[in-house]
Amino acid sequence: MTAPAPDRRQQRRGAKRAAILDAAWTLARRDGLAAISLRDLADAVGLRQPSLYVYFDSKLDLYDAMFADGWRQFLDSVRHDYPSGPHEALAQFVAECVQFSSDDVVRHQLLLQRTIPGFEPSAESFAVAQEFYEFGSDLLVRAGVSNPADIDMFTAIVNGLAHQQVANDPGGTRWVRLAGQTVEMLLADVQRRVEAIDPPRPRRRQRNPNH
Amino acid sequence: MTAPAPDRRQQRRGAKRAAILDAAWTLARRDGLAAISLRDLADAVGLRQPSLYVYFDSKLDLYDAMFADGWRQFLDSVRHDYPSGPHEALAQFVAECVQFSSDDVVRHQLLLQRTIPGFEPSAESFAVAQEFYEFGSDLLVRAGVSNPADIDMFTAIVNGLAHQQVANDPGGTRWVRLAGQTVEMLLADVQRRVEAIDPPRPRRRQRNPNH
DNA sequence: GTCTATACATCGATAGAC
DNA sequence: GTCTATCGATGTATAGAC
Repeated sequence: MTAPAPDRRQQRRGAKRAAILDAAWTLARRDGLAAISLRDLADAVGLRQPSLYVYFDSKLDLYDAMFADGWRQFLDSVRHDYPSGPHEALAQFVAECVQFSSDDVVRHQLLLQRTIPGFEPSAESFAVAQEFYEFGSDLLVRAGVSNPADIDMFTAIVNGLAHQQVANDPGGTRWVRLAGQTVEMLLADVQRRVEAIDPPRPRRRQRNPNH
Repeated sequence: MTAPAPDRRQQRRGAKRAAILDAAWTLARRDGLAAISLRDLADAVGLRQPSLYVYFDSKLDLYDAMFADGWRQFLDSVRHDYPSGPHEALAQFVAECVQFSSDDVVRHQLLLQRTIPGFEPSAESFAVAQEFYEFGSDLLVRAGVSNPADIDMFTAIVNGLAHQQVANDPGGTRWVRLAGQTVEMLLADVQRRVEAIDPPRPRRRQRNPNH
């Protein structure tokens, strides 16, 4: 048998890394995110503990790969067609975000809480999270929210719904169900403040125009 | 020297436990909540590591004591006089909650995120958290919020503001400043839904009375 | 790449002397 | 109550056979 082509080897390597990552998620769900044992992890994929270092530089490097993997899952799960109405689209997006968090507590913990001592995502992994953030920002802008303080309020609300769902009703829908109403509330509040500055009818100039 | 009276001994014991707790918080802030080392902790209070087991049954028992201690701090920090206006009182309460979380990231982590593998608060410690919850519920009811779904939305909003503050601007006020506006938004939304069912003027009977 | 073997420092926890 | 001594497990890392 001849040696495999370099890209073939790369592919096998990636597949094995993915298998290790899957096993790591399973262990994390069973024992807790911070309680992953590298010896258990090696056992789960049929390797010996030192062999894991062929695929990951350290345990923190493993967490980094899980971080990127989790955000990739998140991005893939929300990247699809949405209702044409920007308000309905945003409400559905928020509900899906909360549901996604609820579906895997330790994943939510790794992605959104900074709980592992010494862990900070690498630039490459953080870029995936930023890609997600930009996707959400697009939907927000389409719904008419672009003021920085309003964006802050939006992120707080989504995080809060997700956190309560994960912490108090994991696997349920108690806070998922509130997504639509909460988004409506925020959008109505934004709209009200816009109209307070620039009333739509009768049409007239803004007060305090900056020029 | 005669042996100290039993209550005297109890008192010394409590003081030592408190000293160990303080040192544990300091270590947690330095190294991370999950990275507390019992040897470092013992060093900090002038003991050897096994001697800590005289005061705490296990590391998880230490976390349990910190959990109760943190909620007690939280409760003490919000238990004071509030503005007579229930809306203003609630807004101030929320701002103080977010500020309190922001003041100590690891405390927020222990109290509101479930991040230590194997840790679950004991009934005694959880009772302190419930006491806090009841205090907040009182302020909520006074502000006219008693519908369970509205309470859920409120807890999500407070948690979300606190989480974003802790995660993205620790020690700052970026989300603390949004507390008042967010509470106004929620209260206005609740009011609007109440009036949609029972319009205040002209006064008339409810639609669909349940009888 | 994967293995065996080994090493080291650190960790939570326990036994038993004083 | 506090100590010394020790245990098993852990993460980390390396050397070297195959």
